[in-house]
Amino acid sequence: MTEKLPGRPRDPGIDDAALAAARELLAEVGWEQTTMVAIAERAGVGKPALYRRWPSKTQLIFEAVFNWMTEPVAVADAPDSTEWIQRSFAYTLDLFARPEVQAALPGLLAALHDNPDLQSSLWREFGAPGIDMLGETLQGEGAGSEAALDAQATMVLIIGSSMIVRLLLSGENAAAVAARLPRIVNPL
Amino acid sequence: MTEKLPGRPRDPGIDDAALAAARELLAEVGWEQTTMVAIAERAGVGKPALYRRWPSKTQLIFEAVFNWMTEPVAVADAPDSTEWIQRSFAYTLDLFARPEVQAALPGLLAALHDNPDLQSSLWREFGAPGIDMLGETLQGEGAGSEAALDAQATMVLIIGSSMIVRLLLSGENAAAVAARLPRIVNPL
Amino acid sequence: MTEKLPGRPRDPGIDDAALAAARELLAEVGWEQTTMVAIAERAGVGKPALYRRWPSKTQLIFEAVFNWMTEPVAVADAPDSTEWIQRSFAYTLDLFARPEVQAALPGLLAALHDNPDLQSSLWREFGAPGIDMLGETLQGEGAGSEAALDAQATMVLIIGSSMIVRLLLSGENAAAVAARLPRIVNPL
Amino acid sequence: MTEKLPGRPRDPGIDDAALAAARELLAEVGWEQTTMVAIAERAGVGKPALYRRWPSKTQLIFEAVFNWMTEPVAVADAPDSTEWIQRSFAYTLDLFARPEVQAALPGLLAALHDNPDLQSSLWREFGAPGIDMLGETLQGEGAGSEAALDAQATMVLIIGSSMIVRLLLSGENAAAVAARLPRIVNPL
DNA sequence: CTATAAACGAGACGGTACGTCGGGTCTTCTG
DNA sequence: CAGAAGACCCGACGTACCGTCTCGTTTATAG
Repeated sequence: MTEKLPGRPRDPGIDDAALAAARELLAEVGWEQTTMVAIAERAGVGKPALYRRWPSKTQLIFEAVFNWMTEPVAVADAPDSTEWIQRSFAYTLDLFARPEVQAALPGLLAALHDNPDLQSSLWREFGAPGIDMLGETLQGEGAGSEAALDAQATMVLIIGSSMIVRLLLSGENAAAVAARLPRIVNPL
Repeated sequence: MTEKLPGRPRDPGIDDAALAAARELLAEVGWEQTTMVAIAERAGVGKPALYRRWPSKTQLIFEAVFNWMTEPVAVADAPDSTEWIQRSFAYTLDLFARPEVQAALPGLLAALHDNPDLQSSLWREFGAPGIDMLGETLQGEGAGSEAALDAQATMVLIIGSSMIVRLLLSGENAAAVAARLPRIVNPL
Repeated sequence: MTEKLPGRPRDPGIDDAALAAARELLAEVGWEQTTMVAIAERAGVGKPALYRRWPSKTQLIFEAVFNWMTEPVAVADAPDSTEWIQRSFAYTLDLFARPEVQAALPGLLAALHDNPDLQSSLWREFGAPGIDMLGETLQGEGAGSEAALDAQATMVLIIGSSMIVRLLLSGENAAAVAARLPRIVNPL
Repeated sequence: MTEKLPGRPRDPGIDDAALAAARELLAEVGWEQTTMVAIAERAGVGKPALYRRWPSKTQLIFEAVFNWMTEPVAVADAPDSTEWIQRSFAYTLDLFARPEVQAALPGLLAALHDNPDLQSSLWREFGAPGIDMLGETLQGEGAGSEAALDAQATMVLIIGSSMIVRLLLSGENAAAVAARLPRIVNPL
């Protein structure tokens, strides 16, 4: 189905090299210093090759961080809601502990603010699958008609608190607080 | 006590005018367009007057948003933990609904990332008072020895979910989800 | 011979456009108002394109005025020293009457002061050809062994007095004084 | 006659200190680096004290260099025009050999260009006395009706060539050329 | 086996924000 | 009131980054 376009095909290695370079630079020097030129240099690539693939720096970094993260989420097969919450917290807390994710957050937030339709797309791709799963589980556990809303709210709590605990706390206290989070979240 | 410095004293009105101008611009045109020149023009002030007071754009905006927000929070006198959580959610959800706060978040996160000691200072000034209050209330309600940790975790859940619900959801769904949040957070 | 450099070549039209814009602005609004931004705007060019070519405003203006002026002087074929002096005065008085040359003089003097090797290069390129010609003519007219020095001194007198008459006098008086200058300069 | 003004009288020492500081800075660091703040610091004086006395940096430096130079010129009592020219050259060549005078020239030229009435005032104060003297001497030596114009032209030649020989030549060649100048200038 | 079309590295381009600095004016307090 | 200190406005300077555009070269498919 993918029609064979004429001309030289794109080098698929460039995509990976650029995304990896972006992640490394984010972790090492932060958002500000992660320049398009710097990404291109580290990837051994020219700037136009980047702009042929992503329309802006924001989108490149977005994909670098989040396509990396939306890989095997696999919280799917939790037996009950408690277990589901536990596993989701574990995954999300790990995610926001990654230095490149933390470094990418400023740019991500700016993009969310300027580009509202990114909100829904992010929410849909990242949150929706797990939310549906949790909603069904809750209904099986006797939740009322608003099980879907509760599932969304639960996801909001998990994501938000994971972010905040990584941004504002550190050291042993962060670990201790993080360990208490799942017990407090109780949608039933 | 404050020694009399020689020379013309700084005009204190400039501080307020600049901070107000920064807040207005953040709400109106967003982080990118909130230029130092634009702040100076709206405040009726020269650029050097801004750089005499704040070493960079980030620091100016940080103070503009957060010195404004660390006002009297006054959730203090809640009769029980349920009520405390309800009121805290109301306050925090309102806070992150403000457009200038949303617009300032990218800069805030960048500052948190580059300047780790800002973490503790922000957590202490913004979260600590309410957390202590909640901790005592919980202990009075029969919580165990880890009431203090649970209070911190509860605050993390409130702040984080308020931020996420404002950033990722919108419209009626946001309101509905926000309304379910307090019921799910249950530290006892 | 000129090695092929990689990358997009510099647009040669920008050089000319910038130098022309600089000359026009000098003539119209003077040295102070001849801003780099103004030059860029008039040339239809960005500021970085200027700084890629010249390291500072002074150097740009220097080249704008003096590469323009070191064109074919062609006073060469004067039959005797009197005629040579007459023609040189005519040329030099015209030169310093040009508004962009007058406007550029401050920058030129500053450059001469800060960058001494510019002295000799300017003297060599601008003065030397005519001086040699005059020296030979003088020797043919019976001048002594110091004809070369006298030729240099004559050139100094012509350049200097042309500059001063344009800077310090004006109106009819300037014209009358300028007309008497060649008669007074008499190297024989 | 000089009315007694009320209030504290101006400290006369400040004038000299400021002018001396300006001359020193011009000679040491050039026109660009000779800042009003720098002059004030070296003179042990505040900036407003400078602006109380001179309306601009240009005028301050102008006075610093030229009131210093318009001291006893004393070419007056030359017996004939040849001697007058000789002495004037000696004086003017010395003047333009001074480093602070050379450093001040850029600013002076800029001021002449922007402020045309400065031309006549400078010409009148600095050139006129000697020119009148030379004009009378020439008339006594049998010059025609245009002795006044020739006197002006002679002065233009002396000033201009002295400036150029100092700006464009250096070392032994400068001295040799300068020595030949008076012989070539011959108004009769 | 050549022609074409597109991708590639390098880097110039317009635009614009940043942070610094100098000139000239003003406002405080001290003598 | 003069004077020192220094804040103030204005605006130019030079740097950096973004996203686009031309170069000349390379490479895969089409004919």
